Amino acid sequence: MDLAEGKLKFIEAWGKLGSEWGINRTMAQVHALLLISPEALTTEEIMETLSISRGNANMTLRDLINWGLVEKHHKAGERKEYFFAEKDTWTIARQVAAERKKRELDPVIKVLNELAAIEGDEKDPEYKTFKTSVSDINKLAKNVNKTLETMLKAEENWFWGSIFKIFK
Amino acid sequence: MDLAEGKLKFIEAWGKLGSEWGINRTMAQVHALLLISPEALTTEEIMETLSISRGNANMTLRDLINWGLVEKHHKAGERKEYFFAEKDTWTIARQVAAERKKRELDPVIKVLNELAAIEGDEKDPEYKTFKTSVSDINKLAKNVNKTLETMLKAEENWFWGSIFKIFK
DNA sequence: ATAAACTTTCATTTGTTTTTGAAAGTTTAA
DNA sequence: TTAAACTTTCAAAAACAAATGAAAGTTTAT
Repeated sequence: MDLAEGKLKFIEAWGKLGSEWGINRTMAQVHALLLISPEALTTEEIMETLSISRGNANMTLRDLINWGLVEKHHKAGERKEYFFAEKDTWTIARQVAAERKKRELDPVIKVLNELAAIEGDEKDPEYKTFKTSVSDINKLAKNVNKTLETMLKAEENWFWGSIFKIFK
Repeated sequence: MDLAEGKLKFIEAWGKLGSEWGINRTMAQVHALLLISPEALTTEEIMETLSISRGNANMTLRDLINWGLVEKHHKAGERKEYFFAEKDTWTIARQVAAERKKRELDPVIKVLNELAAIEGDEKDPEYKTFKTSVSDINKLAKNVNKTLETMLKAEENWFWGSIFKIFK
């Protein structure tokens, strides 16, 4: 396999993984393309390489910027905007974790807290099962939350280092 | 909020979370319903409660069984099949992690290894950037993999226990 | 062997998400 | 101020994923 094939395969694999984890396939592909590009790329180049429309490219790039994974660069004496991806893996993982925590975990924890507060007849099996499930999941969610917060705070952390044997 | 409202809200929240993480919404909802049911339920009851068709219920239940999250129960002297969910949160997390690792992480690691083996000109920035990104992600993937394997092996592990403060 | 009770399948339909591309908007240079 | 260069928007179309339900299949009791 040569470099050109490898690039395509990488973009494809990253896109597939993204879509399995609830991230738009195109967004993951654009991200992959920028990850393996030494230089910042223009919208045109991205459209061309991935065969996507201008509108799609524009919206996807905006999303990636909102996720903190991509930034706009300007080149002196040029009108065009160039896009460039953060390439440090630890930073990418942190950004994604932070974004999903905010969008998904936080709202779920809110609901779980409300549900955990529901009162009822301790002798009713319906109530007891509900209560137990909700409170167990609530505990898990809170622990995941705490772990994520630690991870997000860590600039580069001994704790995660010891778990993941981080490289960088 | 009373118990009946709470149940609906739980099912809804679980379904939404599932769909954000690439798990079919209905599948997550059926799982939620079974989680808060003290008794095993029939297909009929599940169809009725969630307003879904027989075919959908059947396929969803089969998927849940394949994921190891639900099991069929039989009641003496009855023809009908009853469905019952594993309720231990740690076990659920383990099953889901195992399944997704197998379906998603393992194939990605395979591709990354192939890509990491590509050779090229070290002076070509295209090649160098590709190489570095692939190898960094490969390292991360391998570490995630190792961590998951540890987690899956642990019947009940002091290390993860201390991280998640697991109950069980 | 048969028919009732129950389960599974799968071609269609329905619903959701993503993409397109033309039009509108903005910025810059002259 | 104007027009060219470039970016953004968004309604409509296409692509994709999930759900339906009638028909086919299976099991059990007699």
